[in-house]
Amino acid sequence: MLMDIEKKIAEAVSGILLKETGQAFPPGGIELQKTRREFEGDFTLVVFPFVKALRRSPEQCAAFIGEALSEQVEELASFNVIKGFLNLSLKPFFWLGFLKKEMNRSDFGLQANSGNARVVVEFSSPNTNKPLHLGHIRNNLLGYSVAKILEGAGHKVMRVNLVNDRGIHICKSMLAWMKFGNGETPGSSGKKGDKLVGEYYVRFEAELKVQARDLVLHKGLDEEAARRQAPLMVEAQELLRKWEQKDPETLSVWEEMNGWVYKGFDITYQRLGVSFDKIYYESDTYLLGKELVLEGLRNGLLIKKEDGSVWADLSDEGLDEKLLLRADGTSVYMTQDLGTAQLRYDDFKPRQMVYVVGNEQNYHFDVLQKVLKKLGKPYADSIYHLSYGMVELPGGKMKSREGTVVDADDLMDKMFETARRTTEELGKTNDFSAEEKERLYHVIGLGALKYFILKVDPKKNMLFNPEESIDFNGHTGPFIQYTFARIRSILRTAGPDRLEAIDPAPDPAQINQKEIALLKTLFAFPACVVEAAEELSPAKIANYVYELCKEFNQFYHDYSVLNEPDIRLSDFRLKLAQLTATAIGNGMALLGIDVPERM
RNA sequence: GGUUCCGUAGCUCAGUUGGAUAGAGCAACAGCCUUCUAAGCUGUGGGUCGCAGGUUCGAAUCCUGCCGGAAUCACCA
Repeated sequence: MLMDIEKKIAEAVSGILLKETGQAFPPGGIELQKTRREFEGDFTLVVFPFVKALRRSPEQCAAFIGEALSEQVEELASFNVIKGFLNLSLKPFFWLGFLKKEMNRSDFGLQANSGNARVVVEFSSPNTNKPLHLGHIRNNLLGYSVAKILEGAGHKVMRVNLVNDRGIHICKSMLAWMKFGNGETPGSSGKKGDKLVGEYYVRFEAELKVQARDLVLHKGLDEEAARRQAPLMVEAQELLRKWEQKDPETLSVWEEMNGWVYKGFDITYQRLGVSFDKIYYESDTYLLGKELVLEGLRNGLLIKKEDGSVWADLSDEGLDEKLLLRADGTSVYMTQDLGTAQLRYDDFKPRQMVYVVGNEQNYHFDVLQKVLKKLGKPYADSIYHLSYGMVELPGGKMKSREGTVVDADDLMDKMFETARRTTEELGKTNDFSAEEKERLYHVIGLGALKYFILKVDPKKNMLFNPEESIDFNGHTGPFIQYTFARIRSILRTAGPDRLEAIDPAPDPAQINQKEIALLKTLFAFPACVVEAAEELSPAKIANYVYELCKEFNQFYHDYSVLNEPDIRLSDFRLKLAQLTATAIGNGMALLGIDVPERM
């Protein structure tokens, strides 16, 4: 996204080229980039694309365009040419104007709400048979941040959560509880509800393993068959049937246990700082989609096999045939997802439907989209699978069977504890009340965790080493929070009265390179937000904010804001610091990370 | 085996609609606090951008092949 001044330059270049060569170079195609640090200038025009049309050497082209631009663009102070690169420097006046325009906006960098078309972001979507773990944390943080970023770019967003509250895996934990639970409840044992239910799921698998091994040993079955035929599994299947037939007793156990899980999840969600606008339950939606499929069949878009099963033929799309209804007329997972897509479309009429789901389901979403397209659904193209990579441990994938799963609550506790230890060692907040301290540790601990996860490109697998834990120095959340707190300290000292009264008017000649560099970085923030929204990439924001903080810390190190004797300079720096704090705060908010006043 | 994604410094990651001498952090080493918060700043060392071709004035970035890793390819969800 080009900001005004960049657009202006691009248009001027376009005009110059048209006049000189008679050829049209549309402004949109003219590439203006940030000048690299080691060269003098603010923006750089690469002139290689025009050398043929201009019929002179790259250096001459650059000089020619530079001359012409100087006459047309009043903001331009000077230019220099290195090889085929035209480096343009803007007048300090321009940067000062930018500061004055934005400095008092608390929503700096965020776009005003545009239009009514909504974006639906689905994320989290947990199973109700296990507590949340590190993988879910990545999912939740990504989803929540993407929603924030979309809002920041001016979209209306609905956050939805589709809870997987039914199915054979739920029946497993129910059955284990019914058999071995002795009426244990979160109240009776003091366990968190999701943890308690998770224990019975594990218990089921353990008992099943024993039974299956027995069948392998004594009946000579292979492992798969043994698992399927083991009495516990048969019972679980039976329980699922009873659930589907709405057996009152089964439903009541199901409701009770799910209720425990939801209470547990609520605590975890709240600590993690995520929330939803709407929660769907699979028990309400799992029968959807069948009508859609039958309609497609009537319209000749799908095929029916001799046994009565219904399929989508995707062979012309490079995929196989895909089953949508079994011979007995029952649904499969895909059928259900077709139905929920339709439901979501009917509910919100969104312009885009984003699904935050791990990359192990890439194929599934590919098929989902292609089937919807085949069915002629207009919203097929608005489906976007935000596919993210797995979180791996040093020993490889997390495996519940090997007990290497990193529990979400435990991890957060660990982060809070590290934050407490580090903060106490530094001893800067000894005057805080116990409550303030507690809040600070949460802000810092969560900041470290969230930033660690969000700074990585979503689609990449990432490594998490619980032993080394997460750093609080360098390219981290706390580093950014610290920078913010430092600025806030300055602004507090200056006081709101002075801050509000300032109309910065420094001698342009006295504005130094660090200040210009900081202004340039700030200038890039709004475009960064728009870009992050287009790419659905919190990592973009995360890396930008880090860049900004580094820039500020250099400035902070070299120059004093409040002790600057020249009051006009001091005022200018104060507003510069203020805008920086706003950008940091807004950027971190887009990541779902809080920033502390002091730390 | 088919498909998709990934491979950048010892480690974790940026940089990819093609642009200048490939950047940060961690780790190692050396400096900087009587001055707005040292969770900071500065410096040193560290790279055949998996490999080989190709396209181009120009390739970490695009194309092809190969190597390595991950995911997926169920009348499971």
